[in-house]
Amino acid sequence: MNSVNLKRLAQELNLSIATVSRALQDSYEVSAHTKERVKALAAELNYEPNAYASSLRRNISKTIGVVIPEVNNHFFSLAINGIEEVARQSGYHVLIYLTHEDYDREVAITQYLTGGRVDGILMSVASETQEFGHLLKLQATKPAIVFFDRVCDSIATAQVTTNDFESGFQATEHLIQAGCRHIAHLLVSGNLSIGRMRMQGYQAALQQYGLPFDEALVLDGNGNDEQNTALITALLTARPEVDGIFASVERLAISSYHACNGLGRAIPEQVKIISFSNLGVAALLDPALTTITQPAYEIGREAAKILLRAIEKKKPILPTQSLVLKSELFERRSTAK
Amino acid sequence: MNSVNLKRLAQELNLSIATVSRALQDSYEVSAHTKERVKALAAELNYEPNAYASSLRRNISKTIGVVIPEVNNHFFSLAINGIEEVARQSGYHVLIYLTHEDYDREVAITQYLTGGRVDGILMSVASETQEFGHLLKLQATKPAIVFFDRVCDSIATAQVTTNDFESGFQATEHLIQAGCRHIAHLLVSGNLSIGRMRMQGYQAALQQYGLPFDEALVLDGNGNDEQNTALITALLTARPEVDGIFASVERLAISSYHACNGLGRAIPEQVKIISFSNLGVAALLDPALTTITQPAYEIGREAAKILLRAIEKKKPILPTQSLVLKSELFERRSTAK
DNA sequence: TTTATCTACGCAAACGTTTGCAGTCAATTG
DNA sequence: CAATTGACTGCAAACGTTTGCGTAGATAAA
Repeated sequence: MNSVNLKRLAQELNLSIATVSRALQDSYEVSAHTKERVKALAAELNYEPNAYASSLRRNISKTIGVVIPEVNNHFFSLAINGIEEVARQSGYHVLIYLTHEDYDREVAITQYLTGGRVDGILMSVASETQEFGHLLKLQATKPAIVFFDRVCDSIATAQVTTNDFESGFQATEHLIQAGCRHIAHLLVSGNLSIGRMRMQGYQAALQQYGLPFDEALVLDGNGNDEQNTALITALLTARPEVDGIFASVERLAISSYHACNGLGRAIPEQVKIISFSNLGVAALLDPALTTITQPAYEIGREAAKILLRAIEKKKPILPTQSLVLKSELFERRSTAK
Repeated sequence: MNSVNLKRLAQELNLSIATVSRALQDSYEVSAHTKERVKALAAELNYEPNAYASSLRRNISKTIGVVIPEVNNHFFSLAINGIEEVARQSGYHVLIYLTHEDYDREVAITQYLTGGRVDGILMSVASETQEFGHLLKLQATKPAIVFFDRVCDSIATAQVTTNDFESGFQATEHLIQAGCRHIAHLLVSGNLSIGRMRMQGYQAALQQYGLPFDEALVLDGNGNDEQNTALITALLTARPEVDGIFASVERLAISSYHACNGLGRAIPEQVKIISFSNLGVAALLDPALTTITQPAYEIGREAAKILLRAIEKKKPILPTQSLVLKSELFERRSTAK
């Protein structure tokens, strides 16, 4: 154990603990001379304040929690980058919790977080989550919450999202203009607002171009890639007329590639694919994948900024602080005519 | 602020704080009846112990810190998955710190961590790091440390690594057997042991097959993808005879693809590429990338297990607990004859 | 009965920090 | 000279939890 604490410094300098504490905080109540002495010794002994004592006393932890479904996903890892960047600049620490899309884990995690461990929370809801009681409970306690991407509308707070309806529309329209007439929609979060928005965009585009909406062409995936590939294979087999796939999540696009390869369906000649994705190597795939790319890094940054600003000003976060960023469509060979 | 604390519970139940605390810990000193009453009220009021008070008193934080260069990298994100998995099972929380391969950030982070914020640390050293004074300082304070992948040999503790020398040899041999005679080696951590091991494997293979070692064919990359692509392009232009690339890091393989595409060099006909990588879509690239794949998830799990075991038993971690896992070579079209 | 043992609970200190308040000493003012 | 001010510093409480020790009452043993 590290026993370099204020008491130790105070003893060695023949000062009181209070003065040492104030000196290290550059309080105006301490003479320049004393400050120097204190700081010199602190540096020499490599003093680092005990975070827990400080947090306990000040009721501030300088820590934020990030609750996300998974980290092995380009969207979330880029978002974490943005979050960590902002947090570090403001001297905040980042606790990471993964739900693995599992509702029970999400509940357990939010329960932990009511313990005052964090000053604020950035969260992207698990796809399985359908009830929000745990989030309401969480909000009832101290920490401020900002949702990003997978938001929860039942909680009155700020959200950072992208223009999902438009993007869903745009993606579908892109496939239609490339000649697709039987477009499947693969998603993973049908019960979350983000999933609904994209789905509505998909439906709106179909309607605008006079194509029927066929519920059987909507596939609900999960976190298991093998299962997803099997589901997609089954769909393509059952409905051989499918000539376009709009994937709402990166992993479903990958599974679609595998399914098409397995069935010998040529991309883009027989099936065109477009997907929400932050895959850096999308352009190097065979064929290069057309993507709707969300500004993941910026989303992380902006969400963290809103959160930290609220924490520092001790003001509640208002829904009016919500932000909607724009995704971008990158046309590549997987949707070529 | 959440004011449901032991005091509150004690008052409502007409018990002392001590008894309430003990009841919640299932202490044998409390009657079954009282335990029930306490737990019932705790559940009703959604009591969650204050983590900071508890940590301060017990000098245990139930938190580990993970210090890695970046998260937007399949190796590290898979490793985090493994770490988080093990930590969660044991009731530990995970603080994430990113160095962005920057030495100064690494120093600042290790300084934070001397403050007793964490019980243990899992670390993969930044490629820039050449001095280890900050790590020695860190080790002098409480927290246990386990290194994984990018290890530091100067610190006496356990490491979880892969068979890097063998893999470097194997990768190079694979290229030679595929017909390459002028093999470039791209790396990012030449001054770290991991980089040296792979490099030695590379050199050993060259020697065994009677090929000369040409220092000009060794390229030291960094964290900037555009710069790396430019460097590789320059190398391929200056040395048009290069017919094989052995990349020590995923991002350098990606940059190699871009460089080759830019120069119109055909993969694998003119240049064959093999890389250390955990890229899930390696098989879907154009052409599919031959990889040496490290068991990233297991590395994370094993490192976390060693760390947590040591923390729980309060025993120091010995270098003899180090683990070497095996990487696997996946042959794909990027190295086809 | 006395003594010992056991059960169930409370008192109070301790963890290391922050901070309101009070105090000391010297310098300044009336 | 007394009174006031201001610059520094110290005392001690507080944050919420854990835990060594003490104790009251009950039961068992002597």
